Amino acid sequence: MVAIYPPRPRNAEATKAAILAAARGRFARASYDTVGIREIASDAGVDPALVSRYFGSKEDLFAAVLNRPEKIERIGDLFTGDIATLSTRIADMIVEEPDDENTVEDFLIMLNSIASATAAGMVRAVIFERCDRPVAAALTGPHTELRARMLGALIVGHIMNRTMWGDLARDPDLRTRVRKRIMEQVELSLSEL
Amino acid sequence: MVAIYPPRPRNAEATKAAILAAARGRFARASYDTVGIREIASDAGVDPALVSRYFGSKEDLFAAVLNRPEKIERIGDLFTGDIATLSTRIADMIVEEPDDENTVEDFLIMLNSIASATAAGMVRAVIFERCDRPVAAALTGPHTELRARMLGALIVGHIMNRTMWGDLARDPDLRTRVRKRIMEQVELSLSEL
DNA sequence: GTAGTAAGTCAACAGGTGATGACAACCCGG
DNA sequence: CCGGGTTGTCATCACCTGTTGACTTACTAC
Repeated sequence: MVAIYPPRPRNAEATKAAILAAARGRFARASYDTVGIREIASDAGVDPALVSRYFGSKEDLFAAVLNRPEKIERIGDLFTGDIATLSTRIADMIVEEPDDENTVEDFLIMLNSIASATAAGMVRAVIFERCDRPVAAALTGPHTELRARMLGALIVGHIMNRTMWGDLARDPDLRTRVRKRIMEQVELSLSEL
Repeated sequence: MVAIYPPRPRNAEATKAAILAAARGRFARASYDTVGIREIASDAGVDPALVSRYFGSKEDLFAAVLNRPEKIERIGDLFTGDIATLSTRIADMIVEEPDDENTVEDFLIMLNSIASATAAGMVRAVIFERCDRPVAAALTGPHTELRARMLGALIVGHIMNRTMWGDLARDPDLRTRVRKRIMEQVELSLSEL
């Protein structure tokens, strides 16, 4: 069944935004290589040619998704905020309900495509720049980069695990205990060794 | 430059093995979607048509790589062995030198393709069956599945981290301290909550 | 030695991909 | 009312993918 839609209203800003949102949605659920430009365009209700026109190439589109200013800010806030409450923020992020607009999705976009030859470089750079580096800078004592990377590994693991096998716990009481456990893991990862 | 090789010796078992080994090598370094049959065949020094002939489809080939008996045994030993020394074995695996034949590669094959639409199902099944389930069975107390999954998340994170950003530590002394820290993480992950 | 079968080679297919350039519709300033 | 630039549409290209079938070569059993 082919649906006939009225022609798209002529509004470049809106269509660009729609493409970006659709791309974000797709990249959050599948890897860079798997997602097709035609899918993204279809989600956005847009002709596939417009994607190339507005964003240049698929690679550029992915970069644009990765560098959306609001999102960068959000991940930035997560890691550059007060280090004393960092474990709380991270545990909350990992345990919180899935939502199309939360911070976990930003990680998912990166983790889904971290094994892609084309996208891996961008992903690694963003994670290093936005996560590892600020955490290492906020730490005191020796081996700050190493300890920051230990935290990164922990987060990556938890998010992958949640995405692939679903929530760790649904029961609210158990969930708070999981949250507590994740905080302990964070603190252990960051502590001096 | 195209090299001319003598025709391949007619030995079905050997070529099947060569294809399997080449496939393992490729899948350990790139995702299911990125790896092409022609690459694998080229690595094995074999005509691409033989890959389809001997293994049916690319998907079947991936399944064959995933289910190579020796490797399954190895991962099996890791998780079904004595639970008291589990943390030691895991820390050793994560810290050990990279090697084409070690257990980390088995995980890499799975983790590289865990975001692929086609391969994700197989990967999830194998991890659950060979890792999560035996660990959960070996644990005592409440929430065994949950705690086993916490361990899975930790391992996934460490292996991805090491693969993407290189070894955590090169200095031998530091390396032993990292190893110790990973053991603590494992024990914390598995402990009751 | 010669059939018959196993093993390897080659060319091609059907489908899908990202990307491009020519065309049509629209809006807005003059 | 009309021209010019913007926005959207369409058909198509060139390339790459997994897979197949027909062909040639080698080995083995009789």
